[in-house]
Amino acid sequence: MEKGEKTKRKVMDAAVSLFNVKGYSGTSVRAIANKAGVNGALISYYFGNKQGLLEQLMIDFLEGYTSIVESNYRQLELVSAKSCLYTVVTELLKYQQKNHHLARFVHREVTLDSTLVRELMMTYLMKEKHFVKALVEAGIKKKEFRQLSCDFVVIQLRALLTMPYSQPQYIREVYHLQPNEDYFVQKYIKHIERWLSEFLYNDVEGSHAPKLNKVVLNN
Amino acid sequence: MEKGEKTKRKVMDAAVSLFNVKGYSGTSVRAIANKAGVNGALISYYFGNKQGLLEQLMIDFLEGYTSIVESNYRQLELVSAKSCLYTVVTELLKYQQKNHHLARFVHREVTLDSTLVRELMMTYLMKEKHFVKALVEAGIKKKEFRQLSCDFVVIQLRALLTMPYSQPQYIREVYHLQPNEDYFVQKYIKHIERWLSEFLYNDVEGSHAPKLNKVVLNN
Amino acid sequence: MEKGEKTKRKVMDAAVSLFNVKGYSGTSVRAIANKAGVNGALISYYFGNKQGLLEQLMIDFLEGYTSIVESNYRQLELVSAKSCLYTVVTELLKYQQKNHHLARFVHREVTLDSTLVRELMMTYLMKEKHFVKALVEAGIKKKEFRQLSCDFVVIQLRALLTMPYSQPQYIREVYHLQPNEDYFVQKYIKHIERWLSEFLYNDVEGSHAPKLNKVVLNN
Amino acid sequence: MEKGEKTKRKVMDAAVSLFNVKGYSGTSVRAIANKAGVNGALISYYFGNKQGLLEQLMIDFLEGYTSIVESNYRQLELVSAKSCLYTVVTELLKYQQKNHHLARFVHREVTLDSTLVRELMMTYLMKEKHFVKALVEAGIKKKEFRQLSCDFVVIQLRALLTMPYSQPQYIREVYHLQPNEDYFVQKYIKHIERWLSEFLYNDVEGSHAPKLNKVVLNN
DNA sequence: CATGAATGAGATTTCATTCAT
DNA sequence: CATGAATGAAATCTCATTCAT
Repeated sequence: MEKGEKTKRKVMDAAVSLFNVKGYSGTSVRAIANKAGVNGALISYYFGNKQGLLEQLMIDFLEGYTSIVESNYRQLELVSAKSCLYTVVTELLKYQQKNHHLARFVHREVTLDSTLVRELMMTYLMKEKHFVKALVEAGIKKKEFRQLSCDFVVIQLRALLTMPYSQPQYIREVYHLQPNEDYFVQKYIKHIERWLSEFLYNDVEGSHAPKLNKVVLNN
Repeated sequence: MEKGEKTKRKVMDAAVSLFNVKGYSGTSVRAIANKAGVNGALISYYFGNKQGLLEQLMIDFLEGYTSIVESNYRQLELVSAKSCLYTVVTELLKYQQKNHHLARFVHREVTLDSTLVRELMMTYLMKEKHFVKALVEAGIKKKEFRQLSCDFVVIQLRALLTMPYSQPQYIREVYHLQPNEDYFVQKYIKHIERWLSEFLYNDVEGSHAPKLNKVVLNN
Repeated sequence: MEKGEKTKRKVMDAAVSLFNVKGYSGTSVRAIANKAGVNGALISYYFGNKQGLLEQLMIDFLEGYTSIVESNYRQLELVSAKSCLYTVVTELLKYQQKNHHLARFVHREVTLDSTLVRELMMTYLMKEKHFVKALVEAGIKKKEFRQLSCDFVVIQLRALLTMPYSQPQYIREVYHLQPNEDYFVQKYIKHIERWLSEFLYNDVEGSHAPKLNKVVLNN
Repeated sequence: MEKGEKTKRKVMDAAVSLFNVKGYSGTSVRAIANKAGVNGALISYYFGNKQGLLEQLMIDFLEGYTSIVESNYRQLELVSAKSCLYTVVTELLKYQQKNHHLARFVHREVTLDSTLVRELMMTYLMKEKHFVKALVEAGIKKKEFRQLSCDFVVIQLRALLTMPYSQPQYIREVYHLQPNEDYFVQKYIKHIERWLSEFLYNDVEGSHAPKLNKVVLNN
């Protein structure tokens, strides 16, 4: 890695960590520079200005997030909708786990009042929603999924997938686990899988009758 | 209302609206004063300082939110767990709908780096979690609810209840509805009810809520 | 005492105590009002403004201080210069002891940049100096005092008389005594008296030879 | 001198001059910046904040003042106590003359209500007192000084040495001289020397300083 | 590339004072 | 007499950014 790239990386890491704790407006450029151990003027030099740094971070995160959804959706011709949805869920959680500071920050700062940031978010959110919805619709069409309200499923998915990273302290409160521990993610995936299989997935014969598995998954 | 109280009210309303759009750090005291149409010095006069104003707003919101959960839990001896849970869901959504700006702001700013705010949040979140969990456990004990992972149900509930107000733009994107419209809230409640009845409720007898027709509820 | 006078008194006491610790500029009108337990608006009402309060306090103190010097000087026809000087020293120290907060504050704030305060100080200082000098000169003329530099004696007297109240912490450091304790004042007067008798007072025969008393005064 | 150092110097000079006239609280940072001809933000940049500037000034002055006393005391093995005391007196007066604004300000602001400033003063005052006292005690032990109350001599010395710079207007009033004129300092030193030789010094042999003629020194 | 100095705007807060009640 | 509300000015400090080196 070149010297310049290394400095950029240091700045971005410091920024994520600080934005996460203090928010964008609450973090000063000098604080970032101090934490990164670089001269403050370099931030303007590399990212234009403070907002440029913000956008860079957001784009990085959202690009990765959305592309998980999109690339998996593209596999739909080859694999079942169930399997596809399962992969999406797993990969999105793991992606957020790996970038949990960034994830928390992006999910939160979403509402920021900056034309550029808003447009950025809009674009990626639309894309993400589009593919998730298409995936669910495909599952319904293929009769792999029950004929539920597609919109509500999409929302419930989104709520569950972002929750641990936008409200980490609630997870800690309930589970006494950090949302970025492997153990938590594995357990959480299992729970979501059970919820999907009971609420969304169609049974072999497609009956609507309650599908109580013998094995009780209770912690 | 006395003159002082009126001024306080004006300031708080202006603050909610601005905090919501720009975030706490992104909002200047002067901007609040301007929007409220009062002299800037009065904010220090009434709330001590900017953070005092923030705390006042948070306490107001969290107090109301938590007390809904708590007071309904106290009714558990008189009504069924299902009916109790249903009321909690409904009232929490309506409460947030009425205070949607404040709700959005509080759910987001949760992560703020201020000892006092963090302690405040902790206290209320703990309380809220405690009662919701107790409610779910009671339902399981009474065999009204299936024997699921209590923790996961609590989290899924929280995720669904806060989602429309913490990520309103996602709701708009998916439903093309504002999360503070009556129509949205009614529909959303129905969806949650269906999810509960299929995922959580035991099937001995029907839910107390308006029976779900066989006809699929799909939008 | 009427209610108004009582309030005025409370304000002045609070002001002295605060001015003493924080200085004039460092003390806010509201702080005085709080300490006095009265409404802030009353200070403007009674003293016109903050500076009016300051002047009132200074005049009170300086009037008392100067009048001690003046009234004793007037007795010079009746008593010896030695006895007169002794009374002045004693009374000035006791006066400052009684008003030690005020004394400390006035001696310090002397240098304040306010035309009115400066004029005030000038007037009283001139008067005080005038009478002390006249007293010393009279003693020299009467041959009660040695023919020393009158100016230097005046200055040395002033330095000794104001020292304990303008630099109280130095006194504490050296004597481990508070300058407002009776014990300190008595001891201090004795020391000054000894210094005067050895340095200033003329011996019976007027010799310049060292006047070592047998009794050593060494603490 | 580097650019940064030059700016610092300008700020400190302006601050001394203003603090001296208006006091610390009475002087605004903006006023200092204006007088120094630099941007106001640079004061925070170089000194952290207003109080940091104050502390810097105080430390500078007190360090110099105390070190005069200490370094002379260290010479006591080589020279007589009389000669040592004489040098201390002379150097302290000249040091204050050179920094008369700063001296006046420090002697006055001593009573400031700031933990840091108070601690600072305490430390230096203790040190200064310690060495002066030790010096006087040494003189007594060596029989160079009469067996007087050591404490009182220390206080009288301090009073005389600080007087011209803590109450300059009194000096002006009495002598019609500025305490920072060479002429004043020379005369003042002679007077102090006379007082010492008559009050403190033992009469075995003459003082080391220019012998006092029989002719009276009376102005 | 990197740095320390500098800048001007603006943020929060405090203040003395006034006014209506 | 006394009070709480209100005001406008000013004070301190922070900030993002620029610039010369």
